[in-house]
Amino acid sequence: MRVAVADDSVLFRAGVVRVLTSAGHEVTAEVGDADQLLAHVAVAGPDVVVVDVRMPPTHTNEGLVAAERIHAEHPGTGVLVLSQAVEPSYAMNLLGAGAQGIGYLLKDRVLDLDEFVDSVRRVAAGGTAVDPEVIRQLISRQRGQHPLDALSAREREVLALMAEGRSNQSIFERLVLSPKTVEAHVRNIFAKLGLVEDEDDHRRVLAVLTYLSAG
Amino acid sequence: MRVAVADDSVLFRAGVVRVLTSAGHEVTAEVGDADQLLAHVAVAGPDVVVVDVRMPPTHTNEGLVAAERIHAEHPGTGVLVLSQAVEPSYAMNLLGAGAQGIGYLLKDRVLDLDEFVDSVRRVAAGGTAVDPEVIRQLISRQRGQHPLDALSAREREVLALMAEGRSNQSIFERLVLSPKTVEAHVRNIFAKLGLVEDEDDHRRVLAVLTYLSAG
DNA sequence: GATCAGATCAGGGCTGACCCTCATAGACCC
DNA sequence: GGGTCTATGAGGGTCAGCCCTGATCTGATC
Repeated sequence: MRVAVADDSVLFRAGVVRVLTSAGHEVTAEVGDADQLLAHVAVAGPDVVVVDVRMPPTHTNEGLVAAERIHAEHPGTGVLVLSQAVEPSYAMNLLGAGAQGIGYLLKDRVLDLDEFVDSVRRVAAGGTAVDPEVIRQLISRQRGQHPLDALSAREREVLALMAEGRSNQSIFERLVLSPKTVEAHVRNIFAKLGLVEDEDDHRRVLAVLTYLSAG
Repeated sequence: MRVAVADDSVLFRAGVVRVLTSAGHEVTAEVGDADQLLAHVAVAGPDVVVVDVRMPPTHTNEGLVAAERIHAEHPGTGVLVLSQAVEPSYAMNLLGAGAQGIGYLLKDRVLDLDEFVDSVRRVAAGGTAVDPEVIRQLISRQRGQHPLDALSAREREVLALMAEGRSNQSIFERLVLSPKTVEAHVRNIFAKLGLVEDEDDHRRVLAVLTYLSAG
């Protein structure tokens, strides 16, 4: 199996290369940006590429874009994408184009080197390798848009004020409501955001984080 | 040069090992947690250890604590700490104990493998290797730039977990403390962030917002 | 008409998270 | 020695914010 590795973190990249070469595979290139990867694939035609989602110059999705192009233009080349975190829209774009010869794994969830090598081999052979957490989040996402979409207008107002760090008292004074009404709205917010009562969670903070994550 | 490498990310660790062995150095151990590292150093006495700040079980600062112990108990062993992000209080603790045989580098800012190997060698020989960005932030910190700068290392850990939306219970279980200790830290956090008791404010949320605004 | 969702609010109950005071121990500095 | 800071933790107290149930009203839809 001939593999090209693209990641701008030189130590991480060295790790991937070491693992693959130790397992007897040939690494045809180790590069630090997407353009170099695309140029290499065009001439060398490796069996599979292992690509970090985020690479220079903007460190947002250059690696992913390159992966999509390679998948489209070189159908015989497998594409294994590595990401620090789940990025559902990226994963959907990549997997939505047909999941044969595609992998999407999370860097910090690669716990076993043999399994990692096996994933690379499977993708090279036209199979699929997707981290279960990625799948789980894709499924959650398909159930609707953003969690905040489920909130009524009033509930959004209340949540916006919560997200400013306001107490319930401040909120009911501001919106000229009774304390009980604000409590009812907060309860509805938790329910609609799927924040069940759990001893490990501070639900108000989680609701605020959800609000802030919507930008 | 004999090196021990400790990092729970198997791919990253493999990279460090590959880089060092390719440069002709001997890696005496590759371990995934701090206890294993301490046990190894006690019997094998490597020239230098390369340690990730965050390791199991709590993934907060076990690597750093181990590094400090090794530095104190094995003065002939260099200690190179690798971190994902600058953590000024950690860096200050480590470097404040005397910077000979100490290194503090940022994972994503290791751009050149030879330079990295050279840093390891320098630390093994009793020198210093500190990322310029770490130094820059230490200097900025001395100017008292951000409210979070006033927090102790432990307070920062507690606040980070609060900012994940965790309850006090989750925090004290995670950090293996008593409920009372977490309460004390939270109280200190509020005081240091200047969050006085006010009927309009939800102070926990405000503390989290302050944390998030620091990036 | 009936049904549903949203907005509003009351009564009553519980507890996690806050508060205060006090304490020990270790490290560091003068 | 004293003083300061950090980390840890106990005892005791309070209440904001959560919970539940129940209710009324309005507007939209069928």
